[in-house]
Amino acid sequence: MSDDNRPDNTTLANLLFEFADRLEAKDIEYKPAAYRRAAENVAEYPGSVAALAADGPEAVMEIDRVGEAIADKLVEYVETGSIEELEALRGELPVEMDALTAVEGVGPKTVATLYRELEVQTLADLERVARNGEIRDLRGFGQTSEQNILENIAFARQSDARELLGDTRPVADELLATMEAHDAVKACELAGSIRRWRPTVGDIDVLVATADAAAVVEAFVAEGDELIEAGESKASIRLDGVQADLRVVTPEEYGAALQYFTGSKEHNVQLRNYALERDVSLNEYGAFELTDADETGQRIAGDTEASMYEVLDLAWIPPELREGTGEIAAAEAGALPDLVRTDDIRGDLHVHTDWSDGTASIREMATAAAAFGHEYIAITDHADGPGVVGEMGLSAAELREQHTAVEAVDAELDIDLLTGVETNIAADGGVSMDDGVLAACDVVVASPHSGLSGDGTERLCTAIEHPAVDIIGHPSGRLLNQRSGIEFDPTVVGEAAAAAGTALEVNSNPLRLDLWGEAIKAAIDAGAEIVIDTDAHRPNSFEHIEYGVHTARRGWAEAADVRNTDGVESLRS
DNA sequence: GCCGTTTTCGGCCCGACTGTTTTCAGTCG
Repeated sequence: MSDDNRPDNTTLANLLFEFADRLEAKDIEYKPAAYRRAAENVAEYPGSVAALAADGPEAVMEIDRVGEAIADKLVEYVETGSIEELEALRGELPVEMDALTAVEGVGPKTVATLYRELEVQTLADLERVARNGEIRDLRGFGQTSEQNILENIAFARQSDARELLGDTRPVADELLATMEAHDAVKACELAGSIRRWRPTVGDIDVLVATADAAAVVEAFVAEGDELIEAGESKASIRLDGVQADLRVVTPEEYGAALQYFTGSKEHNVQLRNYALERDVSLNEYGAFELTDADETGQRIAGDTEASMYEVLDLAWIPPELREGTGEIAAAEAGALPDLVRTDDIRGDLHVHTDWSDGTASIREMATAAAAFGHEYIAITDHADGPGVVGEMGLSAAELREQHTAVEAVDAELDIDLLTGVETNIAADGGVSMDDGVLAACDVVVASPHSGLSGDGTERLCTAIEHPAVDIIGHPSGRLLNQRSGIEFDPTVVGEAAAAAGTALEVNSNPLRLDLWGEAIKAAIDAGAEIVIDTDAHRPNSFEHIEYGVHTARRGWAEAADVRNTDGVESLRS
């Protein structure tokens, strides 16, 4: 059933990105953009693209922006392990394209020139010719470009994956607070993928409205560990190892700029085209009427972000939805979801204590949850069994003992405590704890902890259908930037969950965020309910719920889709 | 190469910044 040799979506997407770079290096127009759009959608596709490829090119063409030519290439790669046309391009320009274009300021065309003129193939080659002063003599280059390349090679070597939202957001919030406190700043917000709550982010985008751009740029640059560039209306710095980009606009342009710089790129392209069909042109400075001659006319919106949508008769679209996956059509139809909010969450159904691998006692966790504002929590320590590290898992006897301890704390505190357990989902979908104990638990979370690769659709469905299981915890088992976890068809899993009345977890741990936007949307569309949990292992983890809630919003979740927006009595019944 | 309320051809987002140039190419977001 599962096939570990099958390429994952990231691998396939990277092939298409490389294709795009190599076509661009040859000065070919339009195709590079087409390949990049396809690559982005392959990377974001919730199921296994390689599994689609096994069914032939027609199945692959289901992916938006993937047509016949690209589908054929993906099938070719899955079947043979290479793509003839890509190999030919690699032969024409035998360079390490990814490594070289990772250098800031070096793109595909520069790579082509450096290979043609100086036979640069690797990062080491690039460093050598830069040090030797060979680049400065090339047409179109100079001493400054050569020096910049040399400096940026160091960052290219250490820059790996995108940053975790959970690591970057605190840095961004602090930077934002500093800018907000500046006298010249009239308005200030984070934009980009941070504002959309993507699980990982490439950089920090800060937008400022001011009448004194020079003062704001100067203040921003002063916050950086290092200056990348600074102009009259924008600047980039490096801060705690992350790039932060500032964009400065006038107060009148602020709404248009906020819309524009929040993205996503795909959302903006779609919105721009939607506007053009209605004779309105959008850019970061405003919305403009188009005249008969297709010339830009009267400015008709842009001071607020909402005005950019209002002018198109659309409701304001929450940033989490702006991924180009149908949100504009939903806004047009007046069918945008009423997204779940953090204060809709009434309790946490996945909490660990020092009975297994948590750091705090039942009482300490319950007290912290009550202080956070929860009405209830479920104590769900690990059951012993395969996939559970060391001796920390609880036996059936220990679980029964814990239930007594939980009930004792429940009787003393105002917050309601539910008994529970987190069991492991074995490779065959079985659950490792005897049914009698599971039946005695208020809440049974079943989660995959091992065998986290290959197609797990059947495995998850088997666990979902177990009569004692209430929640599937972190369903894929992914760890961001570390492992991709098991692959599954979220629609099939969602249908099974709906039929069995088992909820699928959105795990709020910033390292997991599992399920995630696309999979949540597919599961909810299939009729499934979700729960948003923190999987807290320490008292201060409850605040992570915010990451889970915004992730659920990326999956178009409303409060009614989320089981722990209900009170404890409704849950018990 | 992809796509369609211009539907099988013709168009594809666009502006800022940099470094190189005298009017622009490449990169980036």
